[in-house]
Amino acid sequence: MEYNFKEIEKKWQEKWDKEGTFVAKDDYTLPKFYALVEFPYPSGQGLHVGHPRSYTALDIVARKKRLEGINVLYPMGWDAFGLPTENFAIKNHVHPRIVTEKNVAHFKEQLKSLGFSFDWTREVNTTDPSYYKWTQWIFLQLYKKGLAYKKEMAVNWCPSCKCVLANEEAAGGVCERCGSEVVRKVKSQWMLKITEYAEKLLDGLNGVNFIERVKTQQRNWIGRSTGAQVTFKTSAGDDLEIYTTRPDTLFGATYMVMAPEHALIEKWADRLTNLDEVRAYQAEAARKSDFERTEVAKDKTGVKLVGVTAINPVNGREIPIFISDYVLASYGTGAIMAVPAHDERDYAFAKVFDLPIIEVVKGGDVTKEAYVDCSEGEMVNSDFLNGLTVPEAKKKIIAFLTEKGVGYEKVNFKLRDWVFSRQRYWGEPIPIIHCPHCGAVPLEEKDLPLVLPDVDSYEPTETGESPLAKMTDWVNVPCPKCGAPAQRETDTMPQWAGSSWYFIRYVDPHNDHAIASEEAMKYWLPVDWYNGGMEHTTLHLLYSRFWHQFLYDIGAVPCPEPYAKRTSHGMILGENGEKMSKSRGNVVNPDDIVNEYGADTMRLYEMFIGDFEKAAPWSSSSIKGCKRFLDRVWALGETVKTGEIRPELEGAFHKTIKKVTEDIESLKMNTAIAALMTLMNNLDGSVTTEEWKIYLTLLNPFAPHITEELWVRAGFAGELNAAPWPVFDPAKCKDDTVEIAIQILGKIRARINVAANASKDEVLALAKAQPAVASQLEGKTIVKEIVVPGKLVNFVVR
RNA sequence: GCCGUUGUGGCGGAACUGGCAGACGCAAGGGACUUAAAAUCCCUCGGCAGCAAUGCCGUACGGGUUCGAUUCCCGUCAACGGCACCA
Repeated sequence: MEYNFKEIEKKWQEKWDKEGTFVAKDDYTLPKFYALVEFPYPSGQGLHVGHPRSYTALDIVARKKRLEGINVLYPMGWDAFGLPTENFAIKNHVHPRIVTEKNVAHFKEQLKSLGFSFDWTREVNTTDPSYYKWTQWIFLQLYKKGLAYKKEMAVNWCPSCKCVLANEEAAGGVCERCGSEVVRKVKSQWMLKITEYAEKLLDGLNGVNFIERVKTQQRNWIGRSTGAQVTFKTSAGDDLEIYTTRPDTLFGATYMVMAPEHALIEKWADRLTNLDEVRAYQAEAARKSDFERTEVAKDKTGVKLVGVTAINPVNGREIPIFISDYVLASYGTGAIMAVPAHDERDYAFAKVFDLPIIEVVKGGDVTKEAYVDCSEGEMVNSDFLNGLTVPEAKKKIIAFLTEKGVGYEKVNFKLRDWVFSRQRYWGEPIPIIHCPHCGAVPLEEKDLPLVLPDVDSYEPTETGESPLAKMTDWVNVPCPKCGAPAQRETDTMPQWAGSSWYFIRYVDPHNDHAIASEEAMKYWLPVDWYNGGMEHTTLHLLYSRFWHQFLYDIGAVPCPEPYAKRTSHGMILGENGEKMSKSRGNVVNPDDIVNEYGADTMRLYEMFIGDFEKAAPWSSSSIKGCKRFLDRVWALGETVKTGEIRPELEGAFHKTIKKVTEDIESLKMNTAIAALMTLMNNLDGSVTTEEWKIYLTLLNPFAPHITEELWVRAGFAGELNAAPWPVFDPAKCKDDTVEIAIQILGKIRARINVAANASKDEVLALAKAQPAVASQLEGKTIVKEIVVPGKLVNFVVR
């Protein structure tokens, strides 16, 4: 029987809104639960069907926890600074603020139409000056601790966005946002010293409950390695510092390689007899994009530095120095010792330049290829290391280097500092004034927020300057320190700034004096459960952990890690199994679904679609099954008769309570829904009042509107959102009789029903008495009898 | 190349800690109701053989451990995701 979902859903949504049903309580004596989903970027396209997958899942958790009597905070807000809005504004000559307001209103309406139990009184918006006041405040704290600094350096530049990108945003050599190939550009940039927190970010992962693939991905991104820093003397007099993870192979070093940008090259210019060649190679390397430079497949290139050589500190041997772009300026010391026998890249380079290859670990055939895996080999050609294993050799050589003062053990990270400035308008202004006398002068905290001024044109400039640079009235200010004419920083912060701490603001969103009050933070933080996309693992998730650890170190927040638990949802794909996109023409609009089937069906379907962590294709026919199910629930509402749980259904109800209760906690919404469907199929078309109460409560987190309505229609007291979550009795989850499978040599030959408490002997006797079993056993010897209580019997015969 | 994840009917997916593979839903086929269609309800639904009872095969592929393997181990293949000259 079809029900009028449009009317019912609207009615309850308005009621929840008016009554503030889901407003988190400020009573800090109650047990609490902080559920969080990533706040959306309010794009012009509106909500994607992917958003509700995450939001519904934690909405179910939040609703269930409330029914269990827990004080739940489930907030929502807007990550509203960003390029698409700015680009839209440029194209249509509207202020980005207006665009944002419009988009936010649309998103909010869409979210409300899905019946999420967000606490809208705590809504935050990163573009709100009262919010970004505190984003700027955090920046100032970072600056004061020396963790924000400005530096001239080669950065990733997106020619299409006309903007620099963080390392994390330029993975794979392409712009994370628009897909354009990233080029190198030397610019003066604000940087955040996330590298200072590399070790802490790594350690912190051990204490939190994140799904394993998130942890591994973050660990790989941080990329910790242990090795040694070694000093090589050179014929030019300067020391050449290198970093290696294989100090044990030092005797096999037959040449050195420096990055083309290495500072020593300039110093040695006078000595180099092939300076022109060196310069040409440097120019070539500088011209190349990161993407070109890091193409693994390409042949090794380089230039020998003629006029300078290095001395291997362990054997005094004189070896040549090369420059090559396979050595990165930004990792380690920007120079390496090359051990062609035991490193594939060095091997390839040595082959091109015909350099000697000395085997120092036995086990491979270095005439054919580099022998990299040295887990078993024994040291050779290495003087005092000969005969040792690789780990032993490592220890010994480090001790030797340390003693001689030419090296020491060293840890290195792949993680780079975070490029924090953007040459765009629609972002938080960086609260710094550049004074010709005093240098960079931070704004005083009392002068925050530094409000983004209105400009006439948001167009990015070809020179790579922010549009704010043209605002001379705003830019030209007296230095706060000396009063001399000075200029404001005109770059803005990246989109990731506002989202790096938003979860803190939710606990006390209207606070004028601090990011949030200490009491509120002590009560609500850390976030108990945070669900979001895998694509944010090495961006937002890492950045926000960094900020939070920093805030903890300066005493601004009470806990070291922001999130106690992190899960991640799979993508919802188009019907054809491909990623949803306009160009593929396979986009499903949530509004259409809500219109046609209602929010409850939409929610139910998105949870039923499959394993929450895996990608799943949308199916417009499968969703009908969920609608059909709710229609049947509605029809069942017509049959309610006063009464207790019928005795024959007691087991089924208690099992379902157990299943649904446990499945929600482990995000197995699909099997929880299946259990509710099964229970319905077992009901035989009618329910009693006690059964109905349980059924509606269990279904409520999934389909909140229809269940609230049926609750009222059944004449039950109050509203369902205030009812208690049902509790199961483990004793009643067990059946009196169980079916036991009887196997002979692992093949099923019969099934019997026995009392659940039947003894082993009883079961065996019954089993042997089965005709199908008896005939199979005839003339054979039973070697072994295996009885798994309540499950099966297996006879091993000969 | 390295790291990670995954591989089960026509489809989405179930299966606790090694114990009855395919729950639940979709699609499909058949039937009931209807003048008819939609909706709804009932039945069938992994493959092969058989009238049937039933038998054999079957969880990417090849091995192994085990009384017993979708589950554990070794190897191969494929797909997806991340990183990618990090010394």
